[in-house]
Amino acid sequence: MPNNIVTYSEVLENFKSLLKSNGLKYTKQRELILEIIYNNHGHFTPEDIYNLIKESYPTVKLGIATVYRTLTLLEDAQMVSSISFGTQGKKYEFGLKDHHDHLVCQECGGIEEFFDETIEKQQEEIAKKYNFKMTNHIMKITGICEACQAKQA
Amino acid sequence: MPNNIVTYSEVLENFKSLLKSNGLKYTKQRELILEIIYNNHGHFTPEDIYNLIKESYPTVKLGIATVYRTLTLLEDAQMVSSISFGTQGKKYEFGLKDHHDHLVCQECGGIEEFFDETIEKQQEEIAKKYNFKMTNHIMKITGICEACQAKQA
DNA sequence: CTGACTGCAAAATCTTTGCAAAGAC
DNA sequence: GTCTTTGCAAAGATTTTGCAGTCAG
Repeated sequence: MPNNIVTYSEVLENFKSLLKSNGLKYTKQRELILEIIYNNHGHFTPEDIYNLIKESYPTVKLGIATVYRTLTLLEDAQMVSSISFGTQGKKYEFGLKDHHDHLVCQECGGIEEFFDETIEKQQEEIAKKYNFKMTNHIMKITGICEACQAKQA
Repeated sequence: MPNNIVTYSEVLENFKSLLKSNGLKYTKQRELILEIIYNNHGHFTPEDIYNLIKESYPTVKLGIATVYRTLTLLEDAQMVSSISFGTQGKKYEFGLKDHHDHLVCQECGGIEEFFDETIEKQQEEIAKKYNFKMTNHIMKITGICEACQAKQA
């Protein structure tokens, strides 16, 4: 079964076990952050997530620091992954999807995902060639997406 | 002639023309920043560059802001290029080298460069497939370098 | 209860900006 | 001289941390 059709309840159980096995606590804030990321498959800044939760659950108390702390936690557990935009911060996305890379539009900021077997294999070859123990790899193609090209024309 | 054996005087002339044609001025600070990057083929943070200049030319007045401003200028002119480390800032390197990607060691922070024809071609294929007008692409393999693996053993 | 978690505000990083003085042409 | 550039310090933007109160188990 591909990872990307894991249901939210499975994800949540997974998260709860993770917390328990590390002596951490299950809180409303942590759950909401995970839920927002799961239910809005997309790419969000910590602030986006903070605002979405404030909007959707106005009664819940939440500080931006908690969002950052939880995202770090979730990233360590590989339940979310991030893509960096230099000075402009990071965007997070649900992490239990199949591995993929990104096409980022410099005009609209939109992100498309892709997976390419050739590139994946070649990365392993390169790591091997340099005796590098690869733990992660990112590939980001920057450019102008189809829609923005049309706008410019 | 490959780009990577361009001499410093060629680079400097190139830079001077660039400045002139944009109504900008040739200053000692700008020259030193370019020179440091050219003569120390490596990857530097703005602060590294600032400190290197302060050390090598203690009498020259220089502010960190000028380093940032000049790096932006040089990057726009594609005379330097940068590699981002998220919250930990960026590192800059001389930009008139042949295109290459990076292997970054998470232990020592060291950077090795590589070039892979297969990956380059494949990136173009992907851009084409998604009707994406590619302007840039980065690929960064993170892991543990040979030396650091040895240290751990 | 106990220790982890939270929000808040302050601090830390990295980078940019406003401005008066200095410098290039 | 004119207009750009500079250094400085202050401001920005993003992220992290210290801490006292709160909450999960």
